[in-house]
Amino acid sequence: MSAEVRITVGEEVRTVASGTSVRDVLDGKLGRDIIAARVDGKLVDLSRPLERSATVEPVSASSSEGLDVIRHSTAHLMAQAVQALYPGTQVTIGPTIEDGFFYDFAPSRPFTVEDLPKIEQKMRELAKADLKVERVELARDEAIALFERMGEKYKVEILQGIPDERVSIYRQGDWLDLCRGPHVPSTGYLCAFKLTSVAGAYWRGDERNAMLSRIYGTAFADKEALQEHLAMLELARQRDHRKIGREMGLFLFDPISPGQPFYLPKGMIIFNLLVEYMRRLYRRYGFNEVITPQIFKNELFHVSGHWENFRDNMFLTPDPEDREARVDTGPEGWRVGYGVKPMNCPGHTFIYRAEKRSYRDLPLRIAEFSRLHRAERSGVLHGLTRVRVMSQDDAHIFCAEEQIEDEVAMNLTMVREVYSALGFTEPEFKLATRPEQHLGTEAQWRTSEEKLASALRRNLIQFEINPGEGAFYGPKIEIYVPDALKRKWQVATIQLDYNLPERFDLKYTTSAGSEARPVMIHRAILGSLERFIGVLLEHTGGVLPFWLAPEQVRVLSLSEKTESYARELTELLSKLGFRAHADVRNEKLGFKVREAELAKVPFMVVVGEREAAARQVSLRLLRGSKSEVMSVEELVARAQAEPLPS
RNA sequence: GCCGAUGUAGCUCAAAGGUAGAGCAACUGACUUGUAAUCAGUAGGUUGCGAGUUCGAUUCUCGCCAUCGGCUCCA
Repeated sequence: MSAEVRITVGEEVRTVASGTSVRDVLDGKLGRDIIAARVDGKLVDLSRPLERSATVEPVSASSSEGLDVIRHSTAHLMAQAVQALYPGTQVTIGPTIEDGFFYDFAPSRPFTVEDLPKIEQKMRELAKADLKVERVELARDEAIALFERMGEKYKVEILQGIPDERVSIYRQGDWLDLCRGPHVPSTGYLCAFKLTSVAGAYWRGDERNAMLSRIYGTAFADKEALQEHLAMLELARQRDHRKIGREMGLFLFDPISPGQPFYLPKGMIIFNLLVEYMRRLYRRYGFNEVITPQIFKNELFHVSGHWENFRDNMFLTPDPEDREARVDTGPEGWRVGYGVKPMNCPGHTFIYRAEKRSYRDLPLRIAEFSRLHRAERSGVLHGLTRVRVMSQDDAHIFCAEEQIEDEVAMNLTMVREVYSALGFTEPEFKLATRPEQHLGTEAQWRTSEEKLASALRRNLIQFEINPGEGAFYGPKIEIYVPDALKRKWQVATIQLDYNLPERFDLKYTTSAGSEARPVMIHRAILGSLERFIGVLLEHTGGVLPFWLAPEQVRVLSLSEKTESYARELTELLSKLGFRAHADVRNEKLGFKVREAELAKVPFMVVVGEREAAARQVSLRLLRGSKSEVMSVEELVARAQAEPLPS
């Protein structure tokens, strides 16, 4: 009957009666900022009784775990407010997310942003009332009966999926919710929150299910942290690539072709420079560039499987010689029309098949920058990062099974080279593994997943597993980079494919003279150039490295007197291969400098009479406050010294 | 596609059931300029598109289109 337990708190070891609460154990250290605790590494409420010997650590509101608790508790507070204001609304789930939380409701009518201030007000009232948050454990069956009585059918459904015999609910005032916890001790701890947006969301993320009404919010330990976060969001809005693209004159969108950018001359410069950069790498890494047709008979997509799996995302067109001229997307549709290619892979198999291949041809690396069209659903379009037409730095590698690991490793080296050259210091790598629907045996999948993992390890790359997210035809490596709002976008991808070689009956002759099936590796390093440019603009705020800047040098004349000198310099720089322009407008220098700053021109070359007389220039760098007087030769040397990716 | 919101001059934003206004940009002129906005003038809009209600709609209603935030999907 040991009624005592040994508790370790920091350096101190104490013996207390079994059942003593965490709060009492931490007594004395319990500031207002301590909102939960870790007991042997597990997050628990301060009110949790200690029944075993354990190590207890306080969790402060400002720690990342503490913040999580606060946000989760705030989600509960919001649900309580919503149910108080809108009786009959059912609750579903309300997790924390990267920068806050959300809660999905089944309301009688969907919420709108106008509802948010009212809900926030109610939340403040409930927080002010400082309701005690209590944890109650009960048998799952009891809980099911309880939520059934309350008419909370979503909670009942959740409970039916929980294997545990006992579950916990949290009660605050007259409101309760099924929850694992932990939570803050009372609602008064929640003082810095804001509801940010409403959205529709499907129950369990499945569009066949009911559409719920989701409210997003965020919460912090104190008001200052909340303000800071909101200010950060505002700053991120300034970096939105759609705004930068308009301001810098890079591209535009028009409803006449939703999701398809018009590249303006300056945007085209960036696009072409990225393509040229990849082409240089292709020579070094052994890729061969091709162009294949843009439009194919549907027969191609029928063989490749796109007709079955991707047709809804394809732009289809009737056979122009068909008098009826109708797109038949029905089961026989592949026999009559054409489709605009959404991917390059099927076309590349024709290049592979054009000759009788042997092991000596492998690996065969075929690259293509052609434009790909995908009929993305209207609701998903998003600037350059989600478009209906794109160019990928796409390549397909046809290789033997035993070459997979080397090829993947080589492409990963390339990925690292490119991302570091373009200033993305920390791309995230994920290994997407076998999905539920898949071709091939588990053993094959295990082997190919292991090959990808091993190639990652060879490159000393840290990666996470993205379980079940592989393509149905093979596992893949996905590479993500964040935009200004820290939303992660998949850019690069390396995918193993055993399916297409099968479907197109690709073969090669082995050294032993037998026939074997090659494997295809689909890979893109920048991914879609559109998305990459979008992310790059947000990453840099539009301040591109010198080699990528659409306009590299702007020569600013001080007055008409130096106009000809400015023109002469511009011509000289242009002849040397720099993208240089002269601003000889009848304006004050301050005005011209401001415009060059806004256009994000890396080199501003100011020439007044002093400089003209001495054949010098005054160089001002973008985002620089000082200018430097130097000779023309020195200016050229400075421009030439700007780093270029190899 | 689904949920919510938005759509006024090239851009950023006002106003209003009785035919719309500012700043910047554009154009014209003056100023000849020293490192993030010189001054003045001119022009620019069937208020996203189409119906309906009304004596009258750009404002109210409905449909469509596009955009934004999400869901789903994905490079």
